Amino acid sequence: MATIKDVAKLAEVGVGTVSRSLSGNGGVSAKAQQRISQAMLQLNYRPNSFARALSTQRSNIIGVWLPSLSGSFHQHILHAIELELRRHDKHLILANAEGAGSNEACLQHLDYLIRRDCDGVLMVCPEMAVSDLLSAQASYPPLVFINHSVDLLSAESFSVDHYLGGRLAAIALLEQGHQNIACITGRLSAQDAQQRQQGFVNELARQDRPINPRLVIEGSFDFEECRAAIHQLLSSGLAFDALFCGNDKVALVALSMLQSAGIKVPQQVAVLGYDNVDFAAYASPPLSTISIPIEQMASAACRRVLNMAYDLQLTIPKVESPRFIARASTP
Amino acid sequence: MATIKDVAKLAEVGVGTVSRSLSGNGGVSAKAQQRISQAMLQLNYRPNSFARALSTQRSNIIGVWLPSLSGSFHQHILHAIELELRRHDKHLILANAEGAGSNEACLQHLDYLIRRDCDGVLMVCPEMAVSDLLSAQASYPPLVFINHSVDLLSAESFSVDHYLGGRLAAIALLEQGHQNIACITGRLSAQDAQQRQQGFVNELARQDRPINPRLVIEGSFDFEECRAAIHQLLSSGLAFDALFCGNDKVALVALSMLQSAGIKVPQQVAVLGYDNVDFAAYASPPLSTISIPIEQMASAACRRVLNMAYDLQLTIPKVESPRFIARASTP
DNA sequence: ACGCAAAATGGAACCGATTCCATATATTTA
DNA sequence: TAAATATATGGAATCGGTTCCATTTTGCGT
Repeated sequence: MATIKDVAKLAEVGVGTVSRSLSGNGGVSAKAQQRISQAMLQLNYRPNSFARALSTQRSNIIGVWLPSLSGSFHQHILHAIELELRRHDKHLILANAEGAGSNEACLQHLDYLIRRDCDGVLMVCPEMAVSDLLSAQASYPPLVFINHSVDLLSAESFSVDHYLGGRLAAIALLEQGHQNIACITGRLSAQDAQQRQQGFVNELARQDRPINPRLVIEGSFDFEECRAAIHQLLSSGLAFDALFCGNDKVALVALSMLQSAGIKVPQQVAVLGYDNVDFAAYASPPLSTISIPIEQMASAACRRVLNMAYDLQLTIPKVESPRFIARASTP
Repeated sequence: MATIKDVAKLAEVGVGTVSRSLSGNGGVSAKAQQRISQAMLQLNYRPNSFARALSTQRSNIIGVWLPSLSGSFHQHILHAIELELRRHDKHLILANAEGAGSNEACLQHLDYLIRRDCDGVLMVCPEMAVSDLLSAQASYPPLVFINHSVDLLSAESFSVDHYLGGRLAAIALLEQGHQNIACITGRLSAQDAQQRQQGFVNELARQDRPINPRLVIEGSFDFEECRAAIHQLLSSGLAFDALFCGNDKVALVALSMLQSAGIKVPQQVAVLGYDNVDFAAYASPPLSTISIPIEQMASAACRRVLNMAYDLQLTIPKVESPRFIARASTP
């Protein structure tokens, strides 16, 4: 592999001149430029990214920490980040913390990224302790949180108003006149699931239609666990005519299980999801849901970390509010 | 940030000794080791990955090139790769070529990875020209292909027997006694879609039940396009009692559209998918499908690239054959 | 206690870029 | 045309590791 010295020699200039030509920010005469470009082409020169990183103390790599690679939610986040990073010619190193149950395990995965000398890190960490996030923030390179609001780090947290999302779900179901509303939440140790659950329950209470606590089941976004949660609800013998699910995945499973049990959706039970994943529109019946601006949130976070890591001034879009999407799974 | 020199000074040893202690492969006395560890701890030392990469000419980074980040197929591949790489303490740089239509655009994305000096690259490139793959193979670091068999590079291609997958679909539907079988394929410019299509059609012909060409529609895995393909089939007026779809996504959309059109599944039309994604089991009705060992294929490819890039001898698992999974969407 | 092989050690040279500085060349101004 | 200024240039020092080699220390056998 040709080095900058080879180029300099062939072009009959000094390495400094080649370097300046490369970075484009110094004075290089047209003749020199010409000869250098020629030489680079001829040698098929490609600058060595490590030498550059070592010298500039900048890797142009952003680390991305995800709690899982399953499900459209994280997929959309990753997609948005990748797009934004490539736009700025940065690279993306991925860490998937799937299976890392404990806080320490999570931090280890973070360390895995840090070891690579990322210029910044984006984290989607619904269940980590705030104290750990704070100390990570303090001792590491720019760290930005996605789908998590850390009060003390509001400038570095990008989330969606899940509380409002929960309220919107309640409002939509109440408007449709349902009497017995059930709810399967996500894991309540996750901030987002918690918030939307609160919004939902509080809005019902506010409208004097408090939810029956026995109709609230804490689920999770794992297939088996959410199956179990739905089963629990179905076998409880309690009547309900609407079901709000913690996310679309749960809702789709619910749709399937309700119908297998001979229950008509939406005639007997209305089902409402959350997230508005791609599949929601193509479920049978198409799933009503609360749409949230996942990619917008991820882009905003990504631009924030770019600003911090590279002293840029990218404008950071406001993250929009959740919206109710009416489809056939609710009447 | 502390450097190896700082550690050496504090531990009162030479940098060489620290380096050896770090790599663990040289002779370092217990005393020295002790003092060095102590110093590292005290300085919170973390080796600089670029300096190391520069010196060893090895980045410990593997690039992963995906044609898209949507859909479980690529998600599972990424997941399997990430797992395998972390197991060997390598890092993963991601390039998503979504939207890169042309071959050149795809190669540009490959270049984006190469610029980062990956030690090897994994590519999922269903639609790239073989000649380009070959020349890329020749001029770049170890390059391994996933879900694509390149005849001239069989040791570097890891795929699934999609031809057999297609045949299994035909066999299953014929056994169930269907008379008019329809088929919505993926984009036939993609090798895998092509192969399974061929297997399907050939097996039908072999059993003297050749498919009606008008019941074969080339679709794609994009939501809108596959919607259009299904619509085309439904509005053709042609009768059919079974539908084989190019993947589960298409099948799920088909399920939804058929049922919306008042067609009972599986009583009037049986629906068969391909891939066995998570959701398949939770569709309404649960989707029969052909299961393929996605993660196994990805792991195998990943281990191959690790072997090539780092002179390892990891055993490479055989990639299993597709299997028919019977669920409620077929009788 | 002595000699010798083996183990441990320090440090220079190197990896391939960037950047700064002193020098050389070109351009403008009086 | 000379002086003053602006622009271009080469090369050394630097980033933080690894590795090789010459030298010192250690451990062992007699």
